[in-house]
Order: sequence, then structure tokens, then C-alpha cells
Amino acid sequence: MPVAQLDPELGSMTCSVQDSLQIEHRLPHERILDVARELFCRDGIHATGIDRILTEAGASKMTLYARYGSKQALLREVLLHEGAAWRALFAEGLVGAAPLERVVSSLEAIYEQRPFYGCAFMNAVAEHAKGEAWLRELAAGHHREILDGLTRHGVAGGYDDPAMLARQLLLVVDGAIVALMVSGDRAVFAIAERNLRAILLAA
Amino acid sequence: MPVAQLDPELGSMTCSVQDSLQIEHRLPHERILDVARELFCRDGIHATGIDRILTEAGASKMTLYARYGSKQALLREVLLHEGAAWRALFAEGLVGAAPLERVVSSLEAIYEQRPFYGCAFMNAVAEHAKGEAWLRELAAGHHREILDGLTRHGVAGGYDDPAMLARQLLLVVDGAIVALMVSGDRAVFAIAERNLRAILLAA
DNA sequence: ATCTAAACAGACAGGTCTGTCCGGTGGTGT
DNA sequence: ACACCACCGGACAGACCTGTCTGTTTAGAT
Repeated sequence: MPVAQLDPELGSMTCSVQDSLQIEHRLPHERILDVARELFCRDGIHATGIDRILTEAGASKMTLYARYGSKQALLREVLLHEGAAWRALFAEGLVGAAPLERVVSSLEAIYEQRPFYGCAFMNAVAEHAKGEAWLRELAAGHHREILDGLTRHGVAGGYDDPAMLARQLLLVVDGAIVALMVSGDRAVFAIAERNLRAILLAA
Repeated sequence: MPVAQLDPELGSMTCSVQDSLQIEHRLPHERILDVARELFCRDGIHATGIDRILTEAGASKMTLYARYGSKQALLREVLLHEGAAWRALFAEGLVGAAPLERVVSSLEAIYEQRPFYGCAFMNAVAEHAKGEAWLRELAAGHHREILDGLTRHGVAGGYDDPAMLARQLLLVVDGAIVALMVSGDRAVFAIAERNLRAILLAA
């Protein structure tokens, strides 16, 4: 199914808002990125072959290698992209009064719509040799960004030790994500919510 | 450019698992199990080839295939073995007064000696297609065993809702493990300890 | 000393993976 | 009309992986 071949009928039509949301109208290298993100998380990185990604994305190998250079570079791009998108969604869920009390509900909102396959960073670290510097640095950067955001909220909220509180809350988030990945049971959000409340109460 | 560029220097530098485990006296199929557990967790399952396991274990292919039948069956055996061993160590760390207050320190004690490469179950789930029933069932069994132990301690401790408390504490444990795997920073134990205290205080 | 069973070493087959390369094709600007 | 350019489809090379098979060696029991 050649996706990129523009259907002549479709091509003559004006691009509606609906169409702009369709994945087919995105550029080949963007489709590759989207599909890779999905498959890497869903099936695992090593278990996902280049050919599979290209078939699903309707792109060719040359497009992938001209743009990204290698599978590992593609993975790096996927992680950067996914990390930024995740943080944006997470921050979005914290807007309003008492943002730190919304940490778990914001997390829940992220995975309410799309199916859940675990955190891309965790999965990537899990299936590579521990001690791969470039991976750990990517993950560390992601974590630091999240911590900074949480710390700012903690400062604004007048908590005693916002940096420590942020790290505690990040641990709650990590735990919820990995427990959800392993168990598949969304009831973990309710458990995490209780933990969150206990921690905020003690802070 | 060769694809799987195994750095020869790295290959010679990585200390052999056999040396670090001191397992020369054990039976071949036991050595295979030990080495597989180590390498699966350290380098990832897909990234660890059969030949590598056999070389490190000083065993032959026939021994592996006669005993376990396939790599996947070996993984299953590794998970069962590792799960039981982990739970035994964890339970051991909880003995004494106020066992639930020792949850994090017990966890810390487990990974004090040997290097830490993350939870075998989490890693296995992370790098396989989500929805592999046999894997999820193994992981669910492991979790249930841990929950049962924690719940018993909660009952003995006279907590209001021991089952809920157990699930909350398991979330703390999961979070600490995955955060340690990704960050490599053992300071997560101190953070987890604070979370633990807050939760027990509120329970 | 001999017999037996387990384990070893290594070649081999069949398949899959990454990454390269070539010829063709359909839009787009001039 | 024509050239350019991005992209496609697919063949291909080199490497690696799992799993099978064939002899050879070794350890322990009789």
C-alpha cells in the first residue's frame, strides 16, 4: 500500500483540517519517526526490524538512512521526540491550582487515550547493555527536565524541600509507569494516588 | 560499515561472568542458568546470544538444548529461578520487628553486594511485545507472591487495609528498582525511604 | 580395565537483521 | 517542455542468531 503516492483525487482536493490530522499527509521521515516510536515501545527495539518500520510507515530504506543514518540514531531521535512530547503532556496536566496534587491524574490522562506500552526510556535502557553512556545521558536529561518542572511547582507551593519532594514524586511516577507496563492493570493509578497524597501530606 | 560492530576492545575488557560469580563447581546446566540470568539482565535478552552464554558458562550447546529446549524456555526458567531467589532475599530482609518499615532497606541490602542491572521481569516485559501472555503471567505470579508476603506483614502489624498497603509498598519498590536501573544512582534508596515512611505514617 | 552416559567442540543449515546500491517514477519549478 | 529532486521498490552483501548434528573426550560405576 504505497502511502506516499498521492491519490490524484485527493490531491486535487483542498487540504481540510481533517486531512491534516491524517498521518498520511505527514512527511515520510516524520511517519518513520511516529511508527518507530510506536513499534519500539510496543514490541521492543531489537524485536522491531527496519523493514517492519518502513512497511508500516510506507517509506523506503533510503529515506530512513538518508535522514537518520542508522537505527541507533533513529532510536535517539525517537527518544528525544517522545521525551519532549511526554513532558509537554505531563506539564499540561499540572496546570491549575495545587499542581503537585495532580501528578498522578496528569499521568493517567496521558495514557487515557493511546494504548500504553511503557516508558520509551525505561524500555530502551532495559534492553541495552547497562552502562551505555549515550542512553543513560538521554534518560538522565529527561529525568532532569521533569525534576525541574516539579521542583518549580514545589517552590511555588511553598514546600519545605522542593527538590527532595520532586525526586519523591518522580519515584511515584516511575513506579506507576513500570507497574502499569508489567501488570497492565490501570488500577495502579489509584494506588499511586494514595502514595502521592501520603507524600504530600508529610512534606 | 559493519552492522553489529562489537568493539573488540570492549569485548576483551568486559570481565567474564564466570569469574565474578565463582561458579566453577556447579553443574553445567546450573552454570548456564546463572550466566543467562546475569547476561539477560546486564545486556538484554535479545542482545545476548546463545553462544555468548555458553562460552561464559563453559558449556556446550547440546547441554543447553537437551536441558532447556530453547532460548525462550531458558528465559522462562531464569525468570522463575530469579524470582524465587529475589523473593527469598527480600523476605529475609524483612525479619524482625516492624517489617514493613524495612521494605526499602531490605531492597537496598539485596543490591548492596552484586551489581545492579534492573529487575529481570521488568526487563523481559520491556523488550518483548506487550501482550505476551506467558511473560505477563510469570510477572503477575511474582508480583502476587510479593504482595501476599507484604499483606501478611500488614495484617500482623495491625494496619487498617493491609492489602491496599501492600500494593502501595510494592509500587514504592517497583519505582525504586526502575529508577535505580535508569539513573544508576543509589541515592534513590534514600528517596524511596522517605516515600515509605510517609505512606506508613498515613496508613 | 571397561562400559556408559554426560558433556564438549565445532561445523552447518536456515533464517533474519542492518545497511548499501541501483533503476524507476512522479511531482515541481523554470 | 525539461530538468531536478525526493522518494520508492527491491536486490544484494555481510554479519549474526537459533537450533541441529556429528564425532570426541571425560568421569564415574562396576
